[in-house]
This record gives sequence, C-alpha cells and structure tokens, in this order.
Amino acid sequence: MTKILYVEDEPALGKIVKESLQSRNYEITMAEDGLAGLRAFESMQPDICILDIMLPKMDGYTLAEEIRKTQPKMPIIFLTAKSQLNDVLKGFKVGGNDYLKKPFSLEELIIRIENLLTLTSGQVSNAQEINFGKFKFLPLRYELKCPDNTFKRLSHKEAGILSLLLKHANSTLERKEILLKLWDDDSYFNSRNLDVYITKLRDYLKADPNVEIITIKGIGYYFSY
Amino acid sequence: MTKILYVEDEPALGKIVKESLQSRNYEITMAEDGLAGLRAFESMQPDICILDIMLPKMDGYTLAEEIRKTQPKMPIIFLTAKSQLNDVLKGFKVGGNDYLKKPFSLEELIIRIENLLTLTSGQVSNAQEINFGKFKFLPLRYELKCPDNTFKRLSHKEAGILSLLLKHANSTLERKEILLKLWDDDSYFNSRNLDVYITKLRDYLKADPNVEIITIKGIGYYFSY
DNA sequence: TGTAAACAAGGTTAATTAAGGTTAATGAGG
DNA sequence: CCTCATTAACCTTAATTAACCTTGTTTACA
Repeated sequence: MTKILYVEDEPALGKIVKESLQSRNYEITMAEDGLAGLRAFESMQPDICILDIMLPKMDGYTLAEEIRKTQPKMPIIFLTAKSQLNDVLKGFKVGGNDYLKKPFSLEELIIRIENLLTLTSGQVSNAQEINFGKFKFLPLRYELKCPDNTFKRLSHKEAGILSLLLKHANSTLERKEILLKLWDDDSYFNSRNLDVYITKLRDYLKADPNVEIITIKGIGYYFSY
Repeated sequence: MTKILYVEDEPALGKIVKESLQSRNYEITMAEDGLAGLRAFESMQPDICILDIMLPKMDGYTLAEEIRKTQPKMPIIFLTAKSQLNDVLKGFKVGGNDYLKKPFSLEELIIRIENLLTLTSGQVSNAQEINFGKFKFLPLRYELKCPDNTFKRLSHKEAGILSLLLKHANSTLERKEILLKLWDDDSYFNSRNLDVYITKLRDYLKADPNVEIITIKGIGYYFSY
C-alpha cells in the first residue's frame, strides 16, 4: 500500500483530506507541525509527502530540505494558501515535484499523487480465501481452516498479522511494518504485544511443520511454507 | 437526488466537503455567508441544510431560525467549533437538528445526513424484501421470515440494526456507525444497549448456522451469510 | 584472539484490563 | 398492563502488560 506523509496544521481540513485518502486505500500518517512531520518521516518511510507551507515550528520548505537530505528523490507535493508566484518558485527550487493552491480539489490532489508515484505497489489482497501449506485462511471471516478440517476463529489482530505474513510470504516482513499497520505506532512501549501474537500464531500453525514464522532478529519475520 | 444546502465560509474545507458529498451522489449548493445561504435556500428548496455557526453577515443560528419560519421541519445539521458547542445546545433544542463538532469526520457527516433524512421519512430501508441465508426480511413491515416459514415481528431498533447489517453484509460494519445512526451518539454511557440487541438478533438468526454476526472487538461486526 | 560478561531482541506464560455477551430487572409510553 | 427500550449485574473473551526466560550479538579484557 502507498504510504503518504501529510503535514497539515488545519485540523478541520486535515481530517477530511486524511479520511478521503484513506478511503482510496492510501496509508496515511499525519503530523501537525514541521518538527513532528520530520520525526514522522524518519519513522514511517513514506512513498510520498504532502506538505503544507505555513506550519508551526518548521515551515514546509525547510521540512522538505531536511527530508531531501536523507531521501533526495522523495516526491513532495506542497500545499499553500499563498498563491503568489514567489512561493511557487521557491517550492520548485527546493526540488518539490508539485504544488497545489488552497482551496484545492481532492481529485486534483489524487491525480498529482498518482502522477508522482513511480512505484506500482502491490494490490491489497481482498481474496476470499488463501491457501498455504495444509491451511486455508478466510480473511473476510477471520477463519483458519486447519489440516484436520477444523475451523479456528481468529481475533482481529491475529487475522491482521496473518494477512500481512501471507502478503509477504517467502520474503521478509519488517516488524516495524506490522506495528505501524496494526497499531499505528512502532514505539517499544506498545510492542511486546506483537511477540505474544506471534507466539499464538505459531501455536495455531504448528499442525503443519512446513509452515514456519522465522525470526530475523532486529529486522522482522520470514514466513515460509 | 437528495439536495443539500451547505453554508460554509472556510473555502478550503468547503471545497473538499462539497466535492466529497457530490461524489456520493448528493446534489449540493454552497453559500459562503448567512445572507447568501438564505437566498440559496429560498431558490433551491433543499432536503437538508448543513450550516456552519460562525458565518459572515448572518450566523448559522439566525439563518436556521429564518429557514424554520417557512419550513419548520427542515432537517438541519450545525457545524461548530468545540468551544461554542455548549452555547448552541443551551438555546436550541428543536427536533430535526444535529450537531457536529469541527474537526469532523466525513463519514460521520454522511451518517448524520442519512440518519436525519430517514428520520424525517420514517423508513428503515426502502427495499421491499431482502433474502439472506434461509431468511427473508421485510423492512417496511419489520418482519423476519424464518426458515420454518413463521414470521417474527421485529421492533424498530431490531429492524434498524438488521438493515444496517444487511447493507454491510460480508464486510465490516463499525459499531460507531450503528450507534450514530440509531442513537445519534456513540458514547459508552449510551451503549450496552446495542449489545443487548445483537444478542437478540443472534437468537432470531440461529436457525441458519451459516448466518453469523461475527464480533470484531474494538471495531464492530462482520455479518456473514 | 578467545572467552565471558553485558546487552539487546525476542519468546513464553500468566495476570490484568477492557470490550463485549447474556440474562433479568426496571422504566416509559401506548 | 403490554411492549419495547434501557439499565444493571454478572460472565466471557480479546487485547494488553508484566515478569521472567532464551538466544544472538557486542564489547572488554586476559
């Protein structure tokens, strides 16, 4: 899924835009000032940034410069209420790829996001059922069909983690990605939780020894079957 | 098509909300101050009004009174900043109203629009009959036809919840949405009620084991058949 | 350079907290 | 007094936190 960092200090507008983008299957993280934006950028690794120009603590241009220090090719869309030519020019000088005047149209914003993204990211699996090893997983029903043909009902979190593992089957899935996707937060305060769920899933999956959740210490998990 | 009058003086927010509502097939007319809002109301005959409280020339409160002089039952949703909410509630408790704090969620707004419209038209659902599993639901008659061909008369709330579940069949229905639609309020004080109705519905529906209301803790329900 | 503390990351199990389920009692309105 | 909506009391289960254990990785020093 495409990850978007959106830095906006107007809560009313921000909430609506965030939600509209989410409903189009973007994964969106918000920050309300420049410094928070920079911190969010460092922890989330977005695919694209949408930055308001006038922001508390650090303006959008400066934020863009900071971002470009570590990710020189990061696509950035600037939003501004000021529609003066100077601002536009300054925005492109920093290397911003696009520029949108407020009030802007949501369709315009989405078109610009799509245009800027060179990544053709993988589709979200809305599959009815997924077979793996001797198991079958029904994501919409939160059910796991075991080798002995019994059904195990998974909780919301269990199903979410299993879905992620399956999406990244036979490749590595970062711990951080799971935490961000299921808890919106990858801080350690929030995190032993995940280990508990991994233990549970390993327990559910032990009926087929070829299905394994392999720990890659410091990185995440490798799901193999 | 449902006609909405939306009076909002914040252009950035206004444009986004207008567009989002249009994309959901509402016909929407905007005005940027109270007087323009009143003129628009007189010429367009909307089905519902969404009014910001703080408006130039005439505030939303006064505008609502003017509107009610000619259309006493016109459904009105007020948008207010949090700080003003108490004052507004104090003097104005006429039926057919709703309040939304800024920043608000677009989903919440849409739920409230639909809620107010169905309240004024008194309908649970406009379909004649809905088949699911071994059951048939007659929303207009509040009747459930069971696998054994007996009829069970449902109460208003029971029928409302079943309608919602059916509308979201085989996908998740948020608890919050049910509470907002049927109780106008998603606070916990108001809520064990819903659990009681879910228990009742599960009891009515137990005759077909393929029909299931699956709990997704912290989120809502998944209605599967 | 080998080995052992020290540390960091994760595993496991159990306890706690919070969300929801169930059943019965109460209340409000015809 | 009916019926439906709401509240209350108590029970069950999911999510989280805590405590303690295991294993891999550094680092320090002989």
